[in-house]
Amino acid sequence: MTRQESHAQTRDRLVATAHRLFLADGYNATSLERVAAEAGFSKGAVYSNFATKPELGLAVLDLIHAERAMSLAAAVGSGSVTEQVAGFARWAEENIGDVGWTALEVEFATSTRHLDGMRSELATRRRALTAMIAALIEDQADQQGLKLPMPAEDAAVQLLSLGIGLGVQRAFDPELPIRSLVDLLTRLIESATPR
Amino acid sequence: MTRQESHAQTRDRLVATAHRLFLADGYNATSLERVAAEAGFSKGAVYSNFATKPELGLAVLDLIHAERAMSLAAAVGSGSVTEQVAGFARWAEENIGDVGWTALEVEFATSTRHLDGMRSELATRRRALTAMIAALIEDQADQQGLKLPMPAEDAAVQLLSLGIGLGVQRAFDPELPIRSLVDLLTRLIESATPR
DNA sequence: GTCTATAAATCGATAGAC
DNA sequence: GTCTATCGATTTATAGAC
Repeated sequence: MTRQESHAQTRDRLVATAHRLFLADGYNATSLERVAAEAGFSKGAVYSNFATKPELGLAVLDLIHAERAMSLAAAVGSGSVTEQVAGFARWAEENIGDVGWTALEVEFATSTRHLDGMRSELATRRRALTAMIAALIEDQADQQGLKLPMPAEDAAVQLLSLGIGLGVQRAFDPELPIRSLVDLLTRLIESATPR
Repeated sequence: MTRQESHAQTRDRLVATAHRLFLADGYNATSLERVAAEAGFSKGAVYSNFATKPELGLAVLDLIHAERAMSLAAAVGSGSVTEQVAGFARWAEENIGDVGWTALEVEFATSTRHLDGMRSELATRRRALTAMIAALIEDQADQQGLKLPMPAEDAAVQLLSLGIGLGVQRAFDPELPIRSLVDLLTRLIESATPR
């Protein structure tokens, strides 16, 4: 194994461990020492791969976004409209709130937004995520031969924002149902017209 | 001034100062020492009024909720439907994102949700806030003689959740428009039927 | 590139004086 | 009830050995 491969593997292990610990205990409550130890390294390995703790946080954020993008696209699938909505409902049930992804993203974003350069880093990722959802919506609408009543980008903002709001509240009150997220998608589809 | 009045005044000053500093720099980044100093006290005064930092955070949260409830009800007013929507749009423009209330609430909630008993404290406040919005919606619908297409509670959850999601994202990307929040309210009203 | 050791600073919380 | 002084614990980040 070359040095580059070894370096990349160390980095991946650190990110994966940080991902797990951040989800379990939160970003602020997890020390870099614990991340290093549970990954089988010492703190030196962390700082040779990431200049600061927020930088590690951004790497974890990217991992989460990649996972979510893949699982969402897979869950929605390419069947009938009814199947797609059902797939989205299942995905939302498993991904909004309970897992804690949303709460982690939001804790990280709100806790680090005052740091230099962090706002633009977060804004870039938000726009990429919104664009991904918008593209997914547009693809599906095309396949179904539907014309949406609003730009796909607007629909993506609404779905993402509602998902964030529900996810945050469900992090401390799991009784809150995610029903309204599926409602929003259903109303969006119902108000679409055949093209 | 009696001892009780003096005590209450000290507490109010501390909460008001914490409110200001938390909004400016965030909950995690603000130390109790700074709160005490800028309020004209020492840390001892803080700990004689609040057992822990999260307890002070909850007091600030209550202050924010009270402010928001009053300003929202006042902004919506009691005019025509058009005027009410316009009032809500103005209120949203001034309150979602820029001021930082949402980001603070969410930072506090996600950062302290692992602490003992904190989840139930936050859940209680979420339900009260949702009930307040639902009551406001129901009152306005009654006055306008409208019957909503869904329970007022569901509409309240959607509006609050979307507002939280937008507010969080606008905290680090102010270019994100709050348009979709007004859109949601408009669609809600449009789908209402005269009773 | 990673580890050990340590620096440097901060912060929440407590004890005792007044 | 508030202030002063301090504890104790933790954490981020760095310096130098290997």
